[in-house]
Amino acid sequence: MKKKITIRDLAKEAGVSVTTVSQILNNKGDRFSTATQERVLALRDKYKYVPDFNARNLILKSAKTIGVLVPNIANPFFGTFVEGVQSIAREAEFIPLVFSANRDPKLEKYYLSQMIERSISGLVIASATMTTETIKEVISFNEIPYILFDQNHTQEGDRVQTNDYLGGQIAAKHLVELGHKHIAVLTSDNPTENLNHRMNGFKNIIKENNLSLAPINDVIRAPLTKDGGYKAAKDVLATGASAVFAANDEMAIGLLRGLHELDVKVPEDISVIGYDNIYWDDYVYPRLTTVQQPIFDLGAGATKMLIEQISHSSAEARVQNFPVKLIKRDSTSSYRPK
Amino acid sequence: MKKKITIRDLAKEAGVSVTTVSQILNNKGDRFSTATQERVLALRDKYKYVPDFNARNLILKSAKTIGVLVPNIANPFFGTFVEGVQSIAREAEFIPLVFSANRDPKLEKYYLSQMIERSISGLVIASATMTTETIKEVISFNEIPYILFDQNHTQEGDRVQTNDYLGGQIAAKHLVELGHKHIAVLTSDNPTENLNHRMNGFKNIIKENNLSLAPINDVIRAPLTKDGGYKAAKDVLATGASAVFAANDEMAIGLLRGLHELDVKVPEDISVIGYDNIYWDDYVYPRLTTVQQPIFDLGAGATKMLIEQISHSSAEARVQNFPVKLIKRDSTSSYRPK
DNA sequence: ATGAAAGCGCTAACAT
DNA sequence: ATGTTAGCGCTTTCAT
Repeated sequence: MKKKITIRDLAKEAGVSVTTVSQILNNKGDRFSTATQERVLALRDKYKYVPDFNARNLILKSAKTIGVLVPNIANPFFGTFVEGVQSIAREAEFIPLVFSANRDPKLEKYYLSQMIERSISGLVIASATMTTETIKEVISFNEIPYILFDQNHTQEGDRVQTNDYLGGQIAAKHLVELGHKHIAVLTSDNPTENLNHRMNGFKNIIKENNLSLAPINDVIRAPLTKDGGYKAAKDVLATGASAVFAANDEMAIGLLRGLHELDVKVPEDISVIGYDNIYWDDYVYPRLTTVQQPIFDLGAGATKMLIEQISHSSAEARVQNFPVKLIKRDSTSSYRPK
Repeated sequence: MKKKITIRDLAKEAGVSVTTVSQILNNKGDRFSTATQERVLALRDKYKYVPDFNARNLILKSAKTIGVLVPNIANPFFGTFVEGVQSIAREAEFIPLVFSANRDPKLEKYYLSQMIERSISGLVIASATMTTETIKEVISFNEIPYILFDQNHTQEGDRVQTNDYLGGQIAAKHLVELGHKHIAVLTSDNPTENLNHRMNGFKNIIKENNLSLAPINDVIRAPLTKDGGYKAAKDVLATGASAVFAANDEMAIGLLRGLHELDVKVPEDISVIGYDNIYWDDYVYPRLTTVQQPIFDLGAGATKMLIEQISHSSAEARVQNFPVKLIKRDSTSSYRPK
């Protein structure tokens, strides 16, 4: 690396003190003559001078960096979430440090410590495996502001969230309105709280309508992935249901593939509804009906809250709710008796 | 933020000098008595002391950070690439700073300057819009090591790459072997060099076999996105070709949707082959035949090279090649005359 | 209108 | 075996 040009170099060449240069470059140079100001600015451009980040932050004690912890960055749900984060971070001139921990608690802790070492200003946590203990132990201990998403709602702290209970209800209502009487559910084998809410909302509508949903036979559990959904197709079919609610779109899309291979037609033989509204839903066959979560907005909203908290550090915990809504596509249709 | 505990606090409580603490904590403390070492280490644990990143790097002049510039992090191709980067970075205890610039040159420049300000140790650039000038002007000027991927091959510098020409040939051979005589091409309306290579390899085989591919009628150009492919379906169909090679999987998947809506059956009416092998290929209908690029490995390989370059700064430019190969799925089949 | 000097928290060369 | 001292590059208080 070439010898970096420092503020002292500029000062010397401009024939002024470092104070002068520093003040002018930080827009605090009103008190200096226009001539001096221009001279310094010109020199900055000439040498493309950029203040040393480490030196600067050592004094300012802020790295203008926010950490973002997601389970899997290759998953478009979180990819979009991160784009939301980035958009707001950029406006506020914060830099996001994004980590994908693959639901591995060890990795999560490692990245967490790395972030703390780098004196991040705050943290957006979109990871279900992050336990309350870890947060208490590592994050609260260091008094780092954080915002949660996709978490177990029992936890404390500021958060962005959607109404999962309502989302589940929306999905159920849609299927009920289509005339389905026997409905199956495909959910995680290791559900987080919000997933449980989602399912409870769903079941609530089912029960209200006196429809069939035997917890043992009609609730299939599998990993929350495309492959999980794919492999669960047989079990879903075995329930004999005419419609199925998958806990997220990834699973639903896997399920679509699995059903297809079993020569089951969607939605003719069975209706499928997912959850999330990832942008792939329009490109699978049939196009997936789903309940939309405003993913980008969630990332943006979380970041906005975080940055506010970093600046003002308001005391009371805040919760921001985002709407969910039905996106009707082609994977659901009216019940037709066989 | 609570008062941060510094090395001086530790030194005072341990009754030693800061040097002692510093040396011991940096594994350079052999010369101190075991008793002292243990006392210091214990204190570090007791207070969960972490050296201040900024102060440390101000001296060491290395932030152990690598910048990663991708066009779109919500795109699974780059998501997987980034995971490859992360896996290697972690081993070497580097932290990746990932930026998604959405092919916006202004954004790219902004992020670039941010990274330089933060004294990143090196850069992985997987962005086609990054021009040679920008690299020269900003990156080389600051003498930051970098590795390119998905770039215009005409540029200099270390790089990871796949043989796009060969990849194009593989795609063409596959279609030719299936008996297709009239083949169309769906490529970018703003192609990068590697895309041109890909297409040239493809055309080379077409020509060798004396098949039809009229540059004007049979080469459709559209944005390199799902929507681009989707909207190009009509044009592709108009060529009358019995098979089509899409420049990447995103486009191919969009095309699949577009063709479906035009009631065209794939592969019965027209065969479709894509390029990349993103993990969604298995979940669209029909499953997409494609040419695989080892995406994760490319990210990992680029990072490995970069870290080597950061450590040893070897002089000569290196190029590392990764293999491509055909992944046969369901979207291509033998030619059947209408 | 400008500058001298102190110091952020840390590392390392150079004593002792 | 341990400590003294001099910075790293920057911002800021307080003089002048």
